[in-house]
Amino acid sequence: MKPDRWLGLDLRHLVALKTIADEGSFGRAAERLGYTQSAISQQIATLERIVGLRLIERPGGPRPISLTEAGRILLRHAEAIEARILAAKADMSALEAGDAGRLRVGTFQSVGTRVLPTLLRRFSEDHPGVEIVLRESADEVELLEMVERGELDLTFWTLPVPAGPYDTVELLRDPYVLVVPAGSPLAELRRPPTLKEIALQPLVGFSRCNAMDEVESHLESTGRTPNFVFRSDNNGTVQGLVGAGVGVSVAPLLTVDEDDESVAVVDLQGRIPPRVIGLVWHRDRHRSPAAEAFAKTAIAVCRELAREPAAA
Amino acid sequence: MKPDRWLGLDLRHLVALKTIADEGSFGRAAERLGYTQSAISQQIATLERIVGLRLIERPGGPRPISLTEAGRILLRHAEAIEARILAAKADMSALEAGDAGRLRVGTFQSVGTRVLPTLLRRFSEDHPGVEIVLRESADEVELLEMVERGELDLTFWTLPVPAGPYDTVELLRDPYVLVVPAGSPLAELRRPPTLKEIALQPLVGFSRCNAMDEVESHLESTGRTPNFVFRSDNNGTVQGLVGAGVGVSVAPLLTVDEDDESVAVVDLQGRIPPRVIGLVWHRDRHRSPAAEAFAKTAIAVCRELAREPAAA
DNA sequence: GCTTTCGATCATGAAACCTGATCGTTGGCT
DNA sequence: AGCCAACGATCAGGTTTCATGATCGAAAGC
Repeated sequence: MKPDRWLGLDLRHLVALKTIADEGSFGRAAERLGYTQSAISQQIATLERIVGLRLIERPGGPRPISLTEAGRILLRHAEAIEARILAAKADMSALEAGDAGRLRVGTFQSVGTRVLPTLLRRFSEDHPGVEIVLRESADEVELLEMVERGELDLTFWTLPVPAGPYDTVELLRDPYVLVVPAGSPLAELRRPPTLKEIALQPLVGFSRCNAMDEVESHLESTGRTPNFVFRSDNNGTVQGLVGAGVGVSVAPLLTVDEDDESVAVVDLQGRIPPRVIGLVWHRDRHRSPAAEAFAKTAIAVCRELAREPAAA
Repeated sequence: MKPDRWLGLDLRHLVALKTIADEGSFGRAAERLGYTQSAISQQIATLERIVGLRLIERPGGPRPISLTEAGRILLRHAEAIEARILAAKADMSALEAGDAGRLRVGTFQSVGTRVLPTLLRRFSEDHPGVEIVLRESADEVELLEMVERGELDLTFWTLPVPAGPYDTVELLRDPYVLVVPAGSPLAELRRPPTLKEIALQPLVGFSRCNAMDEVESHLESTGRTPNFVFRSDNNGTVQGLVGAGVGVSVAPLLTVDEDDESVAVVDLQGRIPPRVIGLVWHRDRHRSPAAEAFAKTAIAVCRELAREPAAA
C-alpha cells in the first residue's frame, strides 16, 4: 500500500474544498477561512494534483463555479473525514480535561423521574469512581446536538434517532395510555377506546415534541384533527388538568403518576405503537469503560422495570 | 467551528502514528515509510503539538515504546480516516479510468448459475450503457477483500458478512435440502429426516467454505461427527456422486439441479436455517447509479425467484 | 466599450520539512 | 565497572512548500 502523493493530503485542503462548495466561490471561501483568494486557489490546485482529477469547474469570468462529479464524490469523503477529526478532537480534549472519571448524560423528564433514580443508585454503587453529570433538557434535539458536538457522552432519546453519526441501543418500550378523569365513561369500557373516540375528546397534551407529533399523526390518521385544548411541558400539570376534567390525555405510561386518584389510566393495547426509549451516543467517538458500564446498567435496570409494569 | 491547529494535520502524521504502533519503534517505522528516524520523530512531535497530548510513551534507551491512552484512541480515529482516504482514492481512480459505465461484480457458483442469467438479461435491457464485469471466485473471502480494496463494486455473499467496512442487502433465503439417490428410503419418509439421521449417512459435500462450515456445525450439534466421504467444489460432481450412491448431500436448494432424475430432493423444513444470499458493497465508497440500479434489479429478480421455487 | 467579478499566475519572504550528524539515556554484555 | 548497542531527541542545513500581494485574463452586465 503506498498512498504516495496522497500522503501530502492536508486537512486544510479538504476544508477548503468543503468551504468552496458551501460558499460557491473561491474568494468567499478564502475570506471565511482567513486566507487570501490566491492561497485557496493554490490549495485547490494542490488537491487536484494529489487526486489527479479536476474537482471544480471554473467557467471563467463572474459565472458561478460548480463541483465536478469527482469533486462531489470527494466532498462526501471530506465531510466524513472532517467529522471524524472533530470526534477525535473531542476525545482528545475530554482526555486533556481529565474526563476519564466523568460521564455527561442527557435526559428528559419522563426518564428522569422513573428510570434514573434506580439506575443512578445502582451505577454509583458499582462504579463509585465515576462522577455523573446530568443534563436535562426539554428540547430533545438539543441533546442530540450536544452528543454530536461531543458535549455529552450519552443521552437518552426516543428512538428511532434521526440520521447522523449515532449509535443506539433500545432500553424499553413505553406504551401509550389514555389518561381520563376518574369515573369517566371511557374508563368503564370493556374494550380499549378507538383512536377515533379519542380524537373526538378535548385533549390535554405535552408541548410539541417528537413523541407528541407521533401521537398526533396517529390520531389524525382517523380523519379527525385532534382538538388540543391545552398543552404543557409538565407531567403534573397535564395530569392535574385531566383530573380536573379539562380533557383527556394520551401519554406514555412512564410519565403517568398512577397513584393519582383523580384520574384513571386506560390501556390502549397498542393502538398507538409504544414510545421506544433508548440510549444514544456518538458513533465515532471513544466509548469509555464508564460509558459502556452505564449503558449496561441502564439495559439491566430497564429490563427489570419492564417486567414489573408499575405494579407498586 | 475552528479546527485551528488541527488544520495543519497531515495524512502523513496519522500514517506515521499507525506505522509506529505497528512496528513498535520509530526507527523501523521510518525505514518502512522511507523516511529518516529524525523525520518520524519530528512528525510525531508535530502531531503531539497539534493534539496537545503525549501520544507515545518513550521510556528511553532500548526499551520498547508504547501508546498512551490518548495515542490508542487517536490511532483508532487515524485508522478510520486512512480507510476513508483509501476509499476516496479508489473512487477517484475509478473515475479516472472512466469506470462510470462499468460495474465489477463478484459472484460464486450457485448464484452464477441460478440468479445471474435472469438478472443480467434484465439489467442490460434496462441499462444498455452499463458494462458488467463478472468475477467468479471459489474463495469467498477473496471477494470481500476485493470489495474492501475497491477492486469490485459489488459482490454476492452469504450473509451475515464479517466485520468490516461493508453495507449489505438481503436478496433471498436459500433453504438447505437433502439430496439423496433416487429411490433412497430417506426420500420415502413422510416427515423430514432429523439431523441425526443425516449425520449417520455417508456424506458428500462441498469444500470448506462459510456455508459448509455452518452445515457441519449444525450436524455436529447432534453429537455425532458427520462422515464426509468426498468433497468437491463442483455442484455437478457432488450431485453425480449422490446419484451414484456414494452418499447423500446437504446442499442449498439453488445449487441443486432438480431435473436430475438420478437423485431425489428432500425438504428439510428448516431444520438447518437457510443460507441467506445478499449483495455486499463498500460502506464508504461512492455508489454509482449503475450500482444502485443493479442492486434494485437484483432484489426484484430474487423476489420473483423466491415466489416460484424452481417450479419449472 | 467600460466596469465588475472571479480565478489563475508570479515573485517573494516566511514557515515547514527532511536529512545527516550528534547527543543523552538505558539495558545488556563482558 | 565499563563498554557497547539500541533508541529517540535535537540541532544545523539545504530544500520544498505555503501564503501574500500584485497583476493578468476571461466573461457577464450595463
